[in-house]
Amino acid sequence: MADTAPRRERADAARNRARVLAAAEQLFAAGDPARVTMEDIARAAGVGKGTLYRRFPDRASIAEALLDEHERDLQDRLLRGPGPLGPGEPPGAPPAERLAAFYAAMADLLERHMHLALGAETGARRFATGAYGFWRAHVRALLAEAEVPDRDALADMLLAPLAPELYAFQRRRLTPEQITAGLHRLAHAIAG
Amino acid sequence: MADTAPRRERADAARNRARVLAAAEQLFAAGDPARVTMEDIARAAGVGKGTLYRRFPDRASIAEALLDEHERDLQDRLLRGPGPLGPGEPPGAPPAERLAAFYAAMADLLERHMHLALGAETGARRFATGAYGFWRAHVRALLAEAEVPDRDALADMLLAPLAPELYAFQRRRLTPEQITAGLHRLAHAIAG
DNA sequence: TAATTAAGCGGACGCATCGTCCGCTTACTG
DNA sequence: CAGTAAGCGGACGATGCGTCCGCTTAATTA
Repeated sequence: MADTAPRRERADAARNRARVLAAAEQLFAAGDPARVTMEDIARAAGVGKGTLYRRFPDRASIAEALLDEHERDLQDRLLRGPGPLGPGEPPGAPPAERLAAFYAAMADLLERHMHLALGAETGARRFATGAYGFWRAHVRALLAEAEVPDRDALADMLLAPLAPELYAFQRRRLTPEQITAGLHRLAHAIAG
Repeated sequence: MADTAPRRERADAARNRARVLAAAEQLFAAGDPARVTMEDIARAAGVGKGTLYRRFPDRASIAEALLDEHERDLQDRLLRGPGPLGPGEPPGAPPAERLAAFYAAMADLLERHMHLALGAETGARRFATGAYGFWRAHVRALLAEAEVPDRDALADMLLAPLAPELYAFQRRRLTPEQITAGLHRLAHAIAG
């Protein structure tokens, strides 16, 4: 057995991590997230490129780290929070309601952190994030509860409308309310 | 009025266009389409980079040109072909059936030309293609016929499961039949 | 067939970004 | 306070992009 002694992070390292995340947040919000380069982030953080690469392999993983915080919050509410988003208080909300509530919460997350989502979960990379697996399991469980067949295929299909690129594209012509209305209808159509 | 004399394409130019498309088709099919570079294509086609850029601004537009042929075919069947895919013979298929038939045809297209789709319609670029506008209008019309509200939002959402990246991702675990079954269910859930 | 012309050609070039490498610095430990 | 390894950073080589411009050649005209 290897001893996985976690040997605390050095103070300067922690400080630089914080600087990097703060600088990246700014840059992502300021312009097109796809155009932010690793060098931009390093410079804005007042850190060398080597230091940056030591922690984050690429731009997307930085955006992912920033997004993670907000996603964890939602994940918590899904697992332990009040209904209809979570399972409790009042208990036993029907799966269609819970799916619609999940959709609304995700749309809200996208609306508030679109630039991070566009930086992190673009294209095929989206499916590789840990968060995607979580959302997928959640939706699949709701489909099971609603006794909908073809759950494995449908779970991904129901998450597809939440792709950041699509949300951004739709927001050019539609309001958040219109998008949420569409999602609401979709949830009820599929899960009763 | 400017005289738009179309002045026929020179013979060598036509020959090179054909060479480029043939070479690109090969390269896209051979490996990861995202890793094919413009220089690769130029070399494989036996053509200089300048020549390549004269016609195609980037890799995606080459894949798009190749895909276009197949897409046109499907578009024609949607507009003028027999039912339930097209409007005629037998006429008046219900919108849910027509949507399901459209889904099946698109899934088939993706299955047969996945490498081209991955080369052409990846990420946000997908929404900018002419083909996307066509699919969107078609789905929206079917939703109108089925008298489904929130059509503007739903049209994009119903196309989202056909994103090439998602199809490729799902095909790792699912068969084409399972995917088509999911799409079929989705079509009937939303459009009756 | 020869002369004319402009469309077409191609590869060298300049630029941006990536990701690594390694000698120097500094926070922690005893 | 000395030893040490974790951390730092910017120079560097590699890769791909897209352009530019002098040369070639297909098409046209006489």
